[in-house]
Amino acid sequence: MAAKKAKPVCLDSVKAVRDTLEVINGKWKLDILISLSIGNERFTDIQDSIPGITPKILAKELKELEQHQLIKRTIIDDYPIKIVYRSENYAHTLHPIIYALKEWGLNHRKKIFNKGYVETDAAIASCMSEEGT
Amino acid sequence: MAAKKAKPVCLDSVKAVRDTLEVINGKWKLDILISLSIGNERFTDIQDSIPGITPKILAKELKELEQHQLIKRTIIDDYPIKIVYRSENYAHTLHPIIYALKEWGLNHRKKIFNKGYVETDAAIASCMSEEGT
DNA sequence: TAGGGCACTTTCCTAAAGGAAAGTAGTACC
DNA sequence: GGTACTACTTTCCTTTAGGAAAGTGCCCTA
Repeated sequence: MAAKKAKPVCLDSVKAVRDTLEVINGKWKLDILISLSIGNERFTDIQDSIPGITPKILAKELKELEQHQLIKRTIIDDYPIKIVYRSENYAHTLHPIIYALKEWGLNHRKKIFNKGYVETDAAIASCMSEEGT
Repeated sequence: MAAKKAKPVCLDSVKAVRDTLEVINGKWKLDILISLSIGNERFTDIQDSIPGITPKILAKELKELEQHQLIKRTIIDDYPIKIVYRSENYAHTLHPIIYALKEWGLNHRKKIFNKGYVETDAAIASCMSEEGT
């Protein structure tokens, strides 16, 4: 039997899916978003809140998140000068996706390893709520 | 202000999200799933249906998809011997996620480039339906 | 016995992601 | 003048993903 080619519309879908994945991929994007959501605003605070991240990577990821309009970089010009990063409302549109990815991941881990991996019902939803800790 | 650390539960969420991303990442996973869903079953058919994929990559991706129980490899032992790949029902649990990723990606593209990127309303849903084309 | 199809594997290579460590420019404080 | 803090950047290195091309083992048909 000859191979069936996918409809072009499907390939467009693949492209759109990949666009999204590109936005949330990168080993630290989620950690950064969480760090912002629990109240960290400044470069060094964000860095200190994420064990293992280097300034180079943090700078790069922040730039990408800003380009995607998920966060905003603001220069506060009193003394001493400060730079703050804050997540935009637009970032909230990612939450259902992140939640779904999390749920699927938890379930998948159970399926594959067939062992419990229980979590109190505090989810990304809570991690992402306006006031953390 | 000192950096706020994320709650451990949030880090577990990040892990779960990454688990899921790992499953659907890989440049060709989605294409392969689509190829299977439109009726391709055999190695060379799948390969021919996805322009640009090499046998090495295809073999690797198929192995990973099988490990994640999204597809099944079956040896059909009459003559000539055949090997068929079929997606498992479990793969369907990914559809809502893929759909959400696609929708977000389409919208994001509009937001970033501010230009229309219209698609007839046939989505992954239709790409993934049991009988393609 | 030669050639061809199938389902891969092997070898070699390139590009991109990611990381460690050090450096830098501006300001402030002592 | 020296030290420290902030927000990065730069250099160099390692790891990983992915790809091109060729090869392999098996069976089948002519």
